[in-house]
Amino acid sequence: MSMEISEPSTRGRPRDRRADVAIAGAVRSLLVEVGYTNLTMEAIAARAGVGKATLYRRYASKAEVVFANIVHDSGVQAPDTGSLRGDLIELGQRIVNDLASPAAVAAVPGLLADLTGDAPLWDRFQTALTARERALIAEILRRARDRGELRDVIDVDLVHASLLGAVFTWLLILRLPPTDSLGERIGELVADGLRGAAS
Amino acid sequence: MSMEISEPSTRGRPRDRRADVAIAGAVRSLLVEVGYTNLTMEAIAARAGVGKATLYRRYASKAEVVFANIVHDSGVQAPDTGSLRGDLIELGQRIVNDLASPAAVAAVPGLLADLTGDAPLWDRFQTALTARERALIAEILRRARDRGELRDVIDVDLVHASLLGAVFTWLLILRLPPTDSLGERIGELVADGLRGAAS
Amino acid sequence: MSMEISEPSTRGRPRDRRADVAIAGAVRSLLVEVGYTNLTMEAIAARAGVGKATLYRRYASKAEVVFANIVHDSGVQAPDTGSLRGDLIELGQRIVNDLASPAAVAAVPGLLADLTGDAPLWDRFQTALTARERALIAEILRRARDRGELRDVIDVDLVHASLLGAVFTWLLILRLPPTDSLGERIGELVADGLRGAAS
Amino acid sequence: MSMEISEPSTRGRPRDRRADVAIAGAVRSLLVEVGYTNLTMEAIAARAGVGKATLYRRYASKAEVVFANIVHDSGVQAPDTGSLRGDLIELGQRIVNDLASPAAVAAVPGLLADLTGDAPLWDRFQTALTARERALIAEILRRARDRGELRDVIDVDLVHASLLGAVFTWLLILRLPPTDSLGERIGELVADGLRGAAS
DNA sequence: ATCTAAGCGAGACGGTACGTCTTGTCTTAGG
DNA sequence: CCTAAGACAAGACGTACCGTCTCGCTTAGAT
Repeated sequence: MSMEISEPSTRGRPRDRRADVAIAGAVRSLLVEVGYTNLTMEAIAARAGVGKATLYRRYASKAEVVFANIVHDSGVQAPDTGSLRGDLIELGQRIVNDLASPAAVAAVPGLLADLTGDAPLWDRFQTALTARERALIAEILRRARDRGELRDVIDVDLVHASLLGAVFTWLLILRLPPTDSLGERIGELVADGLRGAAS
Repeated sequence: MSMEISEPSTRGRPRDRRADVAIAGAVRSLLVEVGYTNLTMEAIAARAGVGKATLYRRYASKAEVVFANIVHDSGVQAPDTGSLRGDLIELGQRIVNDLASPAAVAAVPGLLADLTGDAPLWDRFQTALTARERALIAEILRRARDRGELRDVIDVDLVHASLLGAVFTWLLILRLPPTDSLGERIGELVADGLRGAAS
Repeated sequence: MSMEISEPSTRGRPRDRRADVAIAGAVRSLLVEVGYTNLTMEAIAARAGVGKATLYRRYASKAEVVFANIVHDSGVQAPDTGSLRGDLIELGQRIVNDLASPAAVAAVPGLLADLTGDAPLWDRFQTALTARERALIAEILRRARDRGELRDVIDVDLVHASLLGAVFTWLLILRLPPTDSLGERIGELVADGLRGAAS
Repeated sequence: MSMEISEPSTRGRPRDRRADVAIAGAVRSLLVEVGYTNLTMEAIAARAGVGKATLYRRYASKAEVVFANIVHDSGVQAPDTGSLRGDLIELGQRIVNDLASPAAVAAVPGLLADLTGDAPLWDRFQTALTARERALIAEILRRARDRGELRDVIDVDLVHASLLGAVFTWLLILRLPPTDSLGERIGELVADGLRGAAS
């Protein structure tokens, strides 16, 4: 994710990659154990067996270290199943996969809260994740229109908000358990909603 | 919202209602100025011209004081426009109204994060807001089925997640501006998605 | 010694005098155990069973907390034995008494070093101790001249430097043990040196 | 002063003498600028344009690097003016010369403080300076007794403490300015004090 | 007309985490 | 084996808040 706050110089002693591994492990285990709010930089450093300076050399804040070690994007390739419905189901399932892990459940709400007050980090989040996901959806919708499945110009953001939002809310606001068919049912609902709007 | 941590006794000096007003004003102004994360109980007390004990006598935590002074539920009466589509549009608009205010934008992500690690507060949130909203949706769906608009049994939670989630994500994750038609378009999409599923 | 960095207000909860006692005890015991250089504010707070804020509310730095709890002035009354020699011996003994305690031996060199780079604290040290001691010596010399023991005008600072310096150097630079007669012999040497100069 | 912690090996690349010069200059300038307490090894290395390892290869601590680059002994030859009074005046003037330089004023109190908690360095300081100075005084007193100026056996340490202490205290505790006659007046006072004691 | 319980603003209390700094060691590439 | 650069583990720094408490005082209803 290349979240490092300053790229390591080529001169001097190189950064120890083992520290990165240890930090990642510490963040993941602590997140699940104590939750985002009770996660502290001190505890991460201690659990990782690393000095605080080593941690702060890599990440400027709790939000950064969690972001870099927990969040994964939803793939680079847009799904291409041959139908709008299939593509949205596939994407819904990917999003469920990303958000349903224990670490993500523990991390994401707190992360979102911290992003709210941190403009630079927000931009990186936006660039690394949101914009990428939006591009996938735009691609899916473009292909559907090319196929003749959709007539009108569709608001990509509305689809994005519906798809991501339904998963987010199911898992993190309503805190319902992730069923096997969750991504499928959400993808279907959005696809049907679009088809209704288009006809 | 009756979030007070202990009901005031009938004996002794009664609580000063002006303190409640001052606290509410301080919370609202500070939330917009510094955001939820940087909001502190100390600052609320100072801004309100109130001792910390007075604040803690009313609210046990930042989450509570913000919850009680910012969050409003989406009405008690289910919308009844005569059609599923109309009802969902109406509910979508109510949700947009609640979440689009500057104070709500500043408060809600942080609040959600704190709820995640605070089971008792989570239960109150659940009872006061989520369950109530869910009941509205169940009522809307029941009426639609009675009218013959829907055949199948619909998952209320899925509708809830789709409707609330789309608004939440649009405003608080994608951080897009709230257009006048936002609630309407989201309500339509969900209604059409359900109709598609039902046919 | 009134070294508090800000006088406690009359409003609000008053300061707990037991904290002062606990801090004083912690400083004294830690000084002897680990020495001034290895003494830390963290350790003082921990040993005293006191929060760091409570410590910093009273003292702005290690130098202040040590100064206030270790250093004692050499009495307010000038010795008056009836002779210059007797007065200087008496004063020399007082200075030895102050500087020979284990806590003073551990504290004074480090304290002097920190005073060197802290002008405000230096001024307080100067006012509280140096100037007071100088006044005692001036009084002793004035009486000796009145008695006819001294003819010339004597440089008070030179006497001060000789008397204090000999004790300081014996104990803290040469690190020789404080014999019972140390103050007496130093007082004698200075008195004889002055008499020689005066004749 | 030969404070190097390990003598440079004869094999491999020889040590760069320019590094020593740069370190000495950096120590002297930084001492005067920021004082002993605020002097850091990092800053010395940076100012000298030298790696920290290069610095630590030569000196084990701040005390050592300052000691080696600031402190000078008071001459190897005992003064021999033909009289006790003249010899002590001469020695007093040498001590004033050593301690009155801006670098010495900045360095000596902090150095003394660090010596207090560092036994090995204390021994080297003792050997390199204190013992040497004491030997000079012993020689001066021996010659005075041979000349018949003194009858009794004089405590060399008392003379040492008086002479060194008066200068130290004048300059570093009372922080009075070094007058031209300072060494002379102090030497006189001590000489007269001894003569008084001897008669 | 007290008495007494609970309210009030102010601010000290013991703690904890913050992000920075310094220490002394170690690891790189290069002379 | 030296050099400059800089990462490393450790831990103290002084600050900011936490949630509790203690102070002198006010405001009521109950006696």
